[in-house]
Amino acid sequence: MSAGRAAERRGFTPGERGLEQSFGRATVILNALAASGEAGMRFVDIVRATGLSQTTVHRLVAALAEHGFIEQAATDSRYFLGMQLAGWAFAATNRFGVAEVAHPIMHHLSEVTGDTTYLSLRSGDTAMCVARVEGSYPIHVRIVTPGDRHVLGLGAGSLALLAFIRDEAEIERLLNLPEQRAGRARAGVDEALIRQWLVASRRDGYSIVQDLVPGTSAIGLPIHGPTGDPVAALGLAAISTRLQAPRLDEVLTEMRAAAAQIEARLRPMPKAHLVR
Amino acid sequence: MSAGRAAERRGFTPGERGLEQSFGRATVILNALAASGEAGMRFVDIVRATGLSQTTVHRLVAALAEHGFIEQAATDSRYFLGMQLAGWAFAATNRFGVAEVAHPIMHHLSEVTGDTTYLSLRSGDTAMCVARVEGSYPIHVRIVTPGDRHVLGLGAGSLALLAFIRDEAEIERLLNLPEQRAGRARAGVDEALIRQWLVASRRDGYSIVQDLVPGTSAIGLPIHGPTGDPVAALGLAAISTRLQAPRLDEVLTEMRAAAAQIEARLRPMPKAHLVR
DNA sequence: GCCCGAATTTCCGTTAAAAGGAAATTTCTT
DNA sequence: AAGAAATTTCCTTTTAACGGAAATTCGGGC
Repeated sequence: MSAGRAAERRGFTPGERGLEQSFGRATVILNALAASGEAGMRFVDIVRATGLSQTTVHRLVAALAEHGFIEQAATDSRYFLGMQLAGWAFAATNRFGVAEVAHPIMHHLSEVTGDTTYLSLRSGDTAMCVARVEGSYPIHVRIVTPGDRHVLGLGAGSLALLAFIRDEAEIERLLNLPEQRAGRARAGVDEALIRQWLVASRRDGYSIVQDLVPGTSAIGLPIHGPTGDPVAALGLAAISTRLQAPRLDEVLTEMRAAAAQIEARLRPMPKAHLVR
Repeated sequence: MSAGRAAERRGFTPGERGLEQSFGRATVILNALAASGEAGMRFVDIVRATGLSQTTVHRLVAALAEHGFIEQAATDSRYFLGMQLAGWAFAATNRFGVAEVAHPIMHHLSEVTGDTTYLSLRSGDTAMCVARVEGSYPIHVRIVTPGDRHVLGLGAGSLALLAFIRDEAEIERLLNLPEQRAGRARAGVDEALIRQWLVASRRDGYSIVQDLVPGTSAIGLPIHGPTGDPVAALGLAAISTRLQAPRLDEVLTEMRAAAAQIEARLRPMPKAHLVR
């Protein structure tokens, strides 16, 4: 989330420079294109959205397109994010092999419970949702969408990622980040409540967040990586009435089994070095 | 196009320079990291794999990490692809809204047929597999994996993307690309055979490739975008014995329904412009 | 705990190219 | 076809990318 910092000033570039700046600007453009979604953006749209000069955008866009970061529609001249990004992303979300292992297991979990399951990966100080599998129960709870990134601690999966970090100091650091405070404020959750959730999560071995989005609840279980710290979280969301005793326990049993399966297949730490 | 052409006077680096070069090098590094998969790469690994100078890699890696293109593991100092890429990728694969619409439909298709279904998007002169849903039949046919990119025309989905392009000249152009020839050579398919497939695809309204990977067959159906040209392809793969009459017809019926559903939900062309 | 080789980071002068303003050209709209 | 909007090119100054090599830090045997 450090992207948009220096994006708007013209004339003199105050912040970072050089490659730093180029990649920063590229990030701004890519984010703009991502936000534009299915519509894509024309050259001017990019210029306006980023506040960069025409020349700069022109140069950047040419370079980005040349290397497949972005693509131009065949028919009109609108720009879109390039498929190349997708290729990298599949590799990125498969860190520790999680995605590949988790997918079929999540399917099974969604099938037996009927609810929507999620997979989130920790990425620095945030959690990113990398997969969502819908269940058959007619009321779908879609609190997050693949690609969404949010502060650690808000949302069940995200909470599980935070709660089971073993280094207390790291947890404190994360709780005191400005983004954290901002995120909490937005969600209407105060620090005391988060801390309460953390304690409960560690006591119970899972996280549960009830009615943060009114009427819905979600459960999160940590998936521990080779080092012992959580690298991912398995989430399950449903309307609150479906996540109360006695059903809650049945769901938990299934989820624990699923998380354990995923972890078990993760273990072989890839210590291999490479290119010699 | 033709952005960095004026700049190849002597000096030392013969190819492209500047931003062009920076993004090119970034691409090389990202590809290397993608290839390294779960193992990640240390600084030296990147230096060796790319052949770039230490200084250059150092500068690039710092800039890439600063902006979330890559991340460094907390424990040791290995580099991985950044989750930021995943965020962009979900947006990229959802061009025309295909991914979002297609996912549940593919699930249903895999469920009723028991076979593995694929979704490929056209990206310039190539097709990229962006989704795979496994069926329940015990023999899984995994000819491609999400993130795989290949030449148009090889593989059922890819063939469907090629065959239903309406501009004949464009098809000719694609068939004559060097990558095409190379890809055909690798797969042991000659031009006559491809042309034969194209004719058959257009006659039948679907593509079928039998035993290109021995023992397996695959079907591809085009998904037409708002302009009428195919933007995506729905694929289904199974062992060859499962894709013969009379089952073939049943599968085709299901697939046609699925493809039609996807297309129907795509139609509203996003002509909206944006930022004003 | 100390050492040695490997890995990573910093320094440096040279030189290409990134910067943005503005103008020229092309494309779309009316 | 005229006019407006969008896109590309031109131009000069300023800046940081470049890679060789040195300095520092890291890691893992003994």
